[in-house]
Amino acid sequence: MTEHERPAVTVDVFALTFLENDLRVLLIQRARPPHAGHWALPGGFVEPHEPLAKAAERELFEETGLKVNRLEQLHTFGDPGRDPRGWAISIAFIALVAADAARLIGDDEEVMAIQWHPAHDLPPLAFDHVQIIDHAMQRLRERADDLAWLGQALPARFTLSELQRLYELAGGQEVDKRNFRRWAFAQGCLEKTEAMRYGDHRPAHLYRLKSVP
Amino acid sequence: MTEHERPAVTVDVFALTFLENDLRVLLIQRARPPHAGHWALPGGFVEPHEPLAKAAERELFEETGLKVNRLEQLHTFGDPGRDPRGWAISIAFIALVAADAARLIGDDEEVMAIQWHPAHDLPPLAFDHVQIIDHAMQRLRERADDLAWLGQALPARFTLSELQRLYELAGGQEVDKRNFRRWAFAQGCLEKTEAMRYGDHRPAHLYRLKSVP
DNA sequence: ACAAAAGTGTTGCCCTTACACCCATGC
DNA sequence: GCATGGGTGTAAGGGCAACACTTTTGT
Repeated sequence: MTEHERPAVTVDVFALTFLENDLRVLLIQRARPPHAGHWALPGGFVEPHEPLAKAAERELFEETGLKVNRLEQLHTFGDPGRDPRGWAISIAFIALVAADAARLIGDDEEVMAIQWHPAHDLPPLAFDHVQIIDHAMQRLRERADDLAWLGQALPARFTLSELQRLYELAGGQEVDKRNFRRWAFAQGCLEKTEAMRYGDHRPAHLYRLKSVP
Repeated sequence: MTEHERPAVTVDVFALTFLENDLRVLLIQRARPPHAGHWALPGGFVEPHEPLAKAAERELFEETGLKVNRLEQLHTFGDPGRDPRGWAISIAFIALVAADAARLIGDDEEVMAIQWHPAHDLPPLAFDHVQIIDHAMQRLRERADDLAWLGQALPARFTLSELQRLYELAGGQEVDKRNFRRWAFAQGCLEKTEAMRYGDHRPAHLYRLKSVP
C-alpha cells in the first residue's frame, strides 16, 4: 500500500443558522496563503486515524469555537486543481446550529475573522467552496420538510413565524400561513412554551423542539 | 501541506442489477491479501489528480469489465481500523446497471472471480464492505420511487411485472398491481414497445425507459 | 386611531388506496 | 382444460391547497 502516492485529505464544514430573519453561513477569513484574505468554510487536515466526523467537529471548534453534536456528511470533493498546493480531497459536512449558542471565538492563528454571512450574498470564496455551498443549499432544499432537523438552525425558543420564514428560505418557496401551522404541528416535534416574545406588535407564543434522544 | 501524514485513498463501487427476479450486487473475490479469498466490492486506489468518479469508473472496468455512465457518490468511509494495512479512507459510489450489458471479464490479477451475488444472501465480505452495502441498500430504499433511476437496473426492455418486482425489492414493500401500473405510467418515463416477451404463460408487453439526455 | 404582525376554520379537489375478474398462452 | 401470470376500472376517504377576517400590541 506504500507504493501509491497519496493525496492530502481535509474536512470542511458548512454550518448554517437562522439569524436576523435570514439564512447565514459560517465563514472564516484566511490569514495565510493559499487564498490569504479570502473567506472560506471552516475546515482543515484530518489527523492520522481520526474518524472523519471527529475531524470536522474538531476543526470547526478550533477555528470558530462552535461546538456541534450532529454533523452530517454531505459530499466528497476531489477534482484536480481544487487546491493550488496540489492533490487534495475534502470531505464536506453540513450542520444546522443555533446562532445564539455560538460565541465565535476561534483559537487559530490562521483565522483573521469569523462571521455569519448571509447565504444569498456571499463574498468571493477560497478553493472550491462555492461548489460545496451549492451542494449544501441543494441538500437543504431536499430536507427542508424534516422539521426536527431544520429546527436546529433556530434558537432554543422561537415563534411560528420564524419557523415558517426559515422553512420558506430553506425550501425555496413560500407557503400559506394556516396550512404551514397545521402541517408543522402535525410533524409532532413542536412543543408550546408558556413564554411569549414581545416586540413591535402583537406578542407571539414561543415554541421549542421536543428533545429527541 | 507536506508536513501532514496522509491516508491511502480508495474508491469502492456498489453496482446493483436485477437478475433472475432478484436484486444482485457485483462482487469480486480477492486473489491477494489482505482478505485473500474473501469477496469484496470492486474498487482500488485513486490515481494522482484523478477525479473520484473517474477513479471509480476505471476500477470498476479494470476489475469487472463493466462500463457505467452514471456513478453517484454514496458516502465516504474513514473509520480507523477499516483497512488492516493502515490508515485508509474510501469514497463509495453506487450504480444501477443492466445485467445483460455486462460481460464480466476482468483484467486484473488481483481478482479470482467476479459474480452477481443475491443482495439478501451475501458471503462474508472484506474490509468494512458490509457497512457500505448497508448504506447503499438504505439509499436504494429512499430513491426507489425515482423510477427513471431505478429502471437502470433493468435490461433495455422489460415487462411491467419485472419493473414492479424490482420496485418492491428496492422499496422493501409490496404494492397493488393496478395501482403500481397507474403510478408507473404517470411517472412519464416509460415507453411501450411493439415487442412482447413470450414465456411460460400469457405473453407480456415490453417497455423501455424514455431516454433522458 | 392606525399600522403591523399574530392567530384561527372550512371547503373542494385530487391523489391514494382498496378491491376482483377476465384473458392469453403453455403444457 | 387447467394452471399461470398478464392485464384492466371504479368507488370511497384522506390529505393538500386555496382562501379572509379578527385580535393584540406599539406608537
